[in-house]
Amino acid sequence: MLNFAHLKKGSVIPRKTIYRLSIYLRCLARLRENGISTVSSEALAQAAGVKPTQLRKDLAYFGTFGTRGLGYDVGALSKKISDKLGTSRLQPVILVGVGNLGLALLSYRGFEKEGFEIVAAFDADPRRKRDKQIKQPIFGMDELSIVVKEQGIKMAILTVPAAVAQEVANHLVEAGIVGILNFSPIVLAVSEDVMVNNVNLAIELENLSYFTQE
Amino acid sequence: MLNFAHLKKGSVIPRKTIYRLSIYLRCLARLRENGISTVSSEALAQAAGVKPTQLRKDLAYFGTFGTRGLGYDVGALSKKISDKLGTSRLQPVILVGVGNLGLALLSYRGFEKEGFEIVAAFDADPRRKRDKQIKQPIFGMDELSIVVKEQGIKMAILTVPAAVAQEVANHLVEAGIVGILNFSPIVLAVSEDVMVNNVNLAIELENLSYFTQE
DNA sequence: AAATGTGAAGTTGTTCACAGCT
DNA sequence: AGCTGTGAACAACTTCACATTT
Repeated sequence: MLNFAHLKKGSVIPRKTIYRLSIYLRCLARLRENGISTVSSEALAQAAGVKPTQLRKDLAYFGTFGTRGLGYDVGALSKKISDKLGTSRLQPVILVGVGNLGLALLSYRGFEKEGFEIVAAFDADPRRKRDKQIKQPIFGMDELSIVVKEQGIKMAILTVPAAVAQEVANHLVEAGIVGILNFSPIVLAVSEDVMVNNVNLAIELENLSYFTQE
Repeated sequence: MLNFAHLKKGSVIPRKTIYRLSIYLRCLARLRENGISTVSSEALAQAAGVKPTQLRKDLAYFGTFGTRGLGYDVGALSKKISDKLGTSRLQPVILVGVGNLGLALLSYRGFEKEGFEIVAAFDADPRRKRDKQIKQPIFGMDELSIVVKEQGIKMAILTVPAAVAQEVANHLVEAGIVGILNFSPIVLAVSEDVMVNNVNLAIELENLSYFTQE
């Protein structure tokens, strides 16, 4: 039968599916490290903590990659997912706000392994003394626009205090940033062509607290 | 037969609602700081980045707190949500894995303000030299069980390398931990009476990357 | 025989529309 | 008049059941 999957409908992949694709990708990477070249939806779903049918549905949103009776080729599927997610090439990211948390993220090995490189950091006080050596240069906020534009950077990690987060976010958007990973505990107001992902550790703890109380 | 009588039928609050309650709580705190004592669902929803009807539905899951024609009392609503979330009292938490990220979280001011206190840290190598002074004691893994039991601690922040994450998680559960905030990039397998919240920075970036690629 | 791909059914979460208080 | 609280409609997501392919 002919396959029209590639031009089907609005081709809108659910947000949750995209999130799970990232998880599948990491599970596939581990399988590959262990020299496993073929995997069934059942085994991969198990590793990712989802049901096999969900995994198959997720993949079906953007193609058909399996072989019936056999399963999926680990390498080929990794490649397809990686292409879809846009992480086949190393992506430059900046970090804004070099305090405690920002500094830790700057020295966090593991982004690079996952396809991201923090190429520069920015801070209101770039010369402030910091008790850790890092390899990235720290610039003042006035240089943000130039660096972003020159290097065509699209994503930023925001680790500034809540009080200035909105202001800094505006600055980022103005400079051309379209994706913000926001660690400040406030809801940023941005135009709808800018995407914000929030990471709020206190909320995560609070959430745990609720579900573990009796 | 299992007995679910204590879960009053129809009283299960959705996970997403619980998550949003935490957001509302933070918005209410800011209103209070600004001396605002009454707020409408429209204004609060706006601050939290949701629709007014959603806010009202969320609150309706556990009570009716508003005054028709007027709105909600900021202080009273804060109290009710805080009680529901179980964050009215300071909660003790431990952190396991004092590397880069773990160290940063240990010195992160802001948990306490939000109702959590990291009371102790654990590491396979507690005496390892670290380039930052922290106030919490660092113990070896063999002391984990005793500390958790003595202080009745229920929640742990897990910041160990992926390779040992599952093993350490087993150790935590054995010691009596029922809530884990997991920063390791693997899906932990735990019994279903233990709750795991995952924070995976690479996945968040990947997600942004997808939605900002054109 | 084994495992994928998918329409249909089921479940959960969101928004609407408006009744009901203050 | 203004704003909450809520059943009903709607939308999104998940799971089932099974036809289809190797």
